[in-house]
Amino acid sequence: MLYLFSVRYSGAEGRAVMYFYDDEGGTLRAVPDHSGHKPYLLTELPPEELLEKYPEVVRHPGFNKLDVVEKYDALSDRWVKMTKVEALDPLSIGGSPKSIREVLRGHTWESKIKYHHCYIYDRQLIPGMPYVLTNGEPKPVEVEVPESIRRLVKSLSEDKIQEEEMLEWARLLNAPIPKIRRIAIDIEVESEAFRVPSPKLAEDRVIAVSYYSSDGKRGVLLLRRRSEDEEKSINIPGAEVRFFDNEKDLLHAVFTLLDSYPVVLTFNGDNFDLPYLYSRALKLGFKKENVPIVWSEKAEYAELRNSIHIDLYKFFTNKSMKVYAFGNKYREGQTLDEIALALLGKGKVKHEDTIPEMSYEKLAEYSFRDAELTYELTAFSDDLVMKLIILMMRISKLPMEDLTRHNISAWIRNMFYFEHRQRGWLIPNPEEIIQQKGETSTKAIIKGKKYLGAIVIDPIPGVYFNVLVVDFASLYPSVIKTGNLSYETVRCPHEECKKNIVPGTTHWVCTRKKGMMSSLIGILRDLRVYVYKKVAKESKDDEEKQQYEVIQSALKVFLNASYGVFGSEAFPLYCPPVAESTTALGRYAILKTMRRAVDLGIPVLYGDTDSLFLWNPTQEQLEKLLQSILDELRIDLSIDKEYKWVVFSERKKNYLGALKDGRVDVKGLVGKKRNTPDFIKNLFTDITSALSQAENITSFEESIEKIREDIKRAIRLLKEGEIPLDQLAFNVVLTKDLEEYNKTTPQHKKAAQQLLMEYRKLYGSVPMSVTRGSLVSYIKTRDKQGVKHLQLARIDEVDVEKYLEVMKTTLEQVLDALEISFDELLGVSPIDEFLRPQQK
DNA sequence: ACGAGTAACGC
DNA sequence: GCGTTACT
Repeated sequence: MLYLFSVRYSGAEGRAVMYFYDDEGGTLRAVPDHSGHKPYLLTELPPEELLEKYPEVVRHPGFNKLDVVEKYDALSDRWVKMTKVEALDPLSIGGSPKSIREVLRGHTWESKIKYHHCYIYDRQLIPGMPYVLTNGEPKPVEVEVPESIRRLVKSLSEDKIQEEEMLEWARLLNAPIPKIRRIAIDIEVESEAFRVPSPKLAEDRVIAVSYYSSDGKRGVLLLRRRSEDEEKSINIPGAEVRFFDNEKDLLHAVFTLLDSYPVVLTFNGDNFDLPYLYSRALKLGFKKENVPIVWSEKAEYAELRNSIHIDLYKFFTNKSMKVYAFGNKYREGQTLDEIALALLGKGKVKHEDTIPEMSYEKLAEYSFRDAELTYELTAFSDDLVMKLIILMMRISKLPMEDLTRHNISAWIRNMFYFEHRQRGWLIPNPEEIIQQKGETSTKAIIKGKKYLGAIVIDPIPGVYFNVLVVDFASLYPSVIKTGNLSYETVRCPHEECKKNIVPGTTHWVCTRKKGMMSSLIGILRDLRVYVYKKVAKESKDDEEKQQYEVIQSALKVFLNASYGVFGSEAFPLYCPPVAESTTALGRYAILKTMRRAVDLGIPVLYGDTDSLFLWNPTQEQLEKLLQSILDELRIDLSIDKEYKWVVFSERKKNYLGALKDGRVDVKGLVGKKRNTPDFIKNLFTDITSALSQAENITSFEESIEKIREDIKRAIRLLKEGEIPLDQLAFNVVLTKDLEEYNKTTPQHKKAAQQLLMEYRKLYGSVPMSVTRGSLVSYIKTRDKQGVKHLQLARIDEVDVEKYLEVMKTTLEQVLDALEISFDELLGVSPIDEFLRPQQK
């Protein structure tokens, strides 16, 4: 079968070219689009007026023709006549200052036509979906939806139309996912130490290129630079090593490889590997047509002429991917080493020599590992990431190159735009939404925020046994669905709807029409919660089970961001009242549930946004609560967690609990935060795990003796200087570049500056980058600065006193709540004992 | 270039 | 009291 992966505009052919992946041959097929569909803009100016006011439009060399079309304007709830201005190619429509869009500025509706996507939309071809070619025309492959899913869909939908809509989504999600033949590439260049090679100038030789493919082609291409003796001993397990006398031949071999795979994977290939190969090749005298890389300085990404290039650096630094798909397992997600260690448990090859100094063998090993890791990032868990990409292409309707390079707001934007075009709706201009629906009616608690957010209920401090946590599964998508929230339905133009107020706001919601966002997000939510999670759990077939798992997690990525985008100015359907109404309905739901629980006699200990902590409810009380909330709010409340015990302090978002299955759950406490020194973090973990053994109040007492010993030992080691420096380091991320800290000088900035200064002294230049996103490790010291970068500090400079204080405040977060005094715990306070002589 | 709310700490 | 970070 053929799977649509991408569509590009070909200037040479004057039309779009569709790229299909043929899963039988494992090849990419370019199919020219002969449908006659052209990119277009819409304007409310009637044709005569347009011709009169903007005669240059029809004289534009890219102009094709004018048409009148009927479109639904959701903001005014009317069908309107629009003039469709068609162009011969995407470039004449948007982008350049001389484009038709610029000429018509202020009149265009479809202001975001970019690249080629309009071709796909009008043809209703969906990226990632299977097709067959009939006389060169792609026809969708019929997708069978299993009976079990059909039944679930039927039971969920309110009417026939909605059932059909849901089934359409089910076909999209259930369509087969191809195994993708692909190759990962990594290059090394001969640059001097501490100089970042420029991909534009490409001054240094390419000395190694590694590749690692899905069909077993794996190896390293090396440039011969010194005596041949070294060559004989090279053995890299799993890799074929080839030497080239001449760089040009090496590049030629690389280009042949690139050309023979439908998908090429790199890590940072957009900014380094591919532009470098491109510039280097031209520099060595290659003709452009013999280089399969398409690149220019202002290009957004490096494209390959005959394949799809995925830059995994861009994909894995995408916040949604980090947070939702991988549970935030890696933090900055900046380096291949870090991401690979987190997801694969294997990092880059460590090395001491610089790249040009390395032996052939070391260089090959180092480079090959990079290619291997790059490939493995897409291959682990049975090609999980490739499958996720295909599914998210289908949901967002974005081609593979675009999906992997853009953030969630672009995915959701594209999903909604597609829906507009499908239904014959106009895509509203951002300014019009703001103009008609701009205002908010609530006041945010946090300074600088636009509207009121979630509720956090004050915890009741103490230790509680048998605590049950109930939560709303995806609360915000649920209230968007049940509240009929959408940019066109909130503050709609109908007089009779103004009575239908969103509690806690001055907004009203349409009672006549179903909102697009509401219906789409509702369908995706129901499919995830009631269909795919369920069939994934019940499926006996491993492969099928995995596909359902991938589907539900792909849906999760979209649902989790579906509320946030409406509160973001960068989102073109930005609509503050929608975002504000969402949190308002969320607050309404949680407060209502809390009141109901109290009425039923269940003590509520704590709650945050979408969850409530209930103290020892009876089965009957619980069932009543869940049922009455489902009946009344039409949002299902379910049991999330069960604790043997939970400890609350007076602080919100701070608690410690032991789950029924024996795990400990620590939220928000400093002892868990990643900037806390490992030494304290480890001690904290020891204490919480000792506590987790406790089944009742008396066994708490027994744990305390062990805790006492742990703390005493830690203090002794600290005083004796036995704790290694790295265990004492605070680890804090620079969220801005150094120069931007102009209001204050935080400690991590100080430490970063010290390090840079030291390197300048040693090398005259700065070898590493200390920029936005870097993690800075520092030690608290006794000198005037009070802080030293980990790499510059000595063990005898450690400010033991400060560390004891940090230790105390950190541990007290747990001990306080248990009514254990840190000092008392230690009997004669070793801290005082230690501090006294020092203070004199 | 997805939201708001909370805590802690240094300046 | 504000700025910054990490967390929910």
